Amino acid sequence: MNIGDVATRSGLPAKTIRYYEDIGLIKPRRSENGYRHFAESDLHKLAFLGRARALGFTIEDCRTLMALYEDESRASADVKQLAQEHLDKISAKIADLQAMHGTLSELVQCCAGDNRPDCPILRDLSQPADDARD
Amino acid sequence: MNIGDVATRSGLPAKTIRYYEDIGLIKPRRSENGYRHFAESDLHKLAFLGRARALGFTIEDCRTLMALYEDESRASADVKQLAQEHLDKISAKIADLQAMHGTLSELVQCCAGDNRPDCPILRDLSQPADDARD
DNA sequence: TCTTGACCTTCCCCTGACTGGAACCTCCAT
DNA sequence: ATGGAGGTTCCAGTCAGGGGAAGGTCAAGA
Repeated sequence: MNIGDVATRSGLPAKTIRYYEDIGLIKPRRSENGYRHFAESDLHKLAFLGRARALGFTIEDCRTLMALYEDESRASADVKQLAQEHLDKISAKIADLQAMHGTLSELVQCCAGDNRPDCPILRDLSQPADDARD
Repeated sequence: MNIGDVATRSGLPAKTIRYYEDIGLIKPRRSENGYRHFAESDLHKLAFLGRARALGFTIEDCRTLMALYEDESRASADVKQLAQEHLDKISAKIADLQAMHGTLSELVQCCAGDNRPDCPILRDLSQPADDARD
C-alpha cells in the first residue's frame, strides 16, 4: 500500500503518518521509486496508534504502549499502571475545567447581556482575588 | 516598580510579563537604564490578564476582554457572548475528556494488573473500532 | 508520444503560550 | 573593586502535527 491507502484505511492524515515515521513509531519499507510501502502490520500499528491517541495518550505513552504490545513477556501491571496514571491526569484536567466552568457560568448568569456597559464578568476579572473576600 | 516587583505582586513569572509586552498586551514605560518601569495600572492589567487566563481564556480572548474593559461604552452583551462561547468550548472539552475517562477506566478495571502478559487494554487498542460490535 | 492530473517526496515554517538558557548590562552593598 | 542580585535581548525548545512550496513518479487519455 502507498501512504494514501493507509491514510484512508487508518483514518490518519498522510502528514501524521509521515510524522510517525519521522519520530520512529513506524518503519515502513520503501519501494524502488522512493515511495513508502506499507505492509498490513504497519497499518495495524497505525490503527493502534490512532486509538491510543484518541484515548488521549501522549506520543511517548504510545511508544511505550507499542513496545509493551510487542513484548510477549510483558506484565499487564505495567500497562495498567501507565493507563492508570493517564486516567489520573484526565481526572485532574476534568476537575480543572469543571472549576473554570463553575466560576465562569456563575458570572455569565449574572451578566445582563444587554447594551449597557455594566458587566459582572469584567468586574470580577478586574477585582483582586476573592479567596478571602469578607 | 521593576519587573520582579510586578511578578511578585501579580503572581505571574517575569518571563510571562515580558511575553505579554512582546505581544502588545501591556506597554510599560522604560527607565533611563533600559529597565521596564511598571505603573499601578500595568499591575492592574497584569492581574486582569492572570485571572482571565486562569479561567481558560485564550490570549486573543484576553486582548478582546481588555479592550472591552477599557471601552466605557461597551455593551455587556459582547462580554457575555465571548464568555458564553468560551464556556461552550470548556463544556465540549469536559465531554471529550469524560468520554476518554469512561472508556479507559472500564479497560483499566478489566486489567488484572499482574505479571502475566494478558491485557484487555492492549487487546482493545489493537482491535478494529468497536462502534458496531455485537 | 505527449500531456495532464493525481499521487508521492523532502523541506521548512507555523501554531499557543510560554519556558530555559546564554550572553551581557546595571545597581547596590560591602 | 568586587560580588551577587537583579535587569536586558535573543535564540531555541516544547507538543503533535498542519500548510504549502518545489519537484519526482505513475497511469490514463489524446
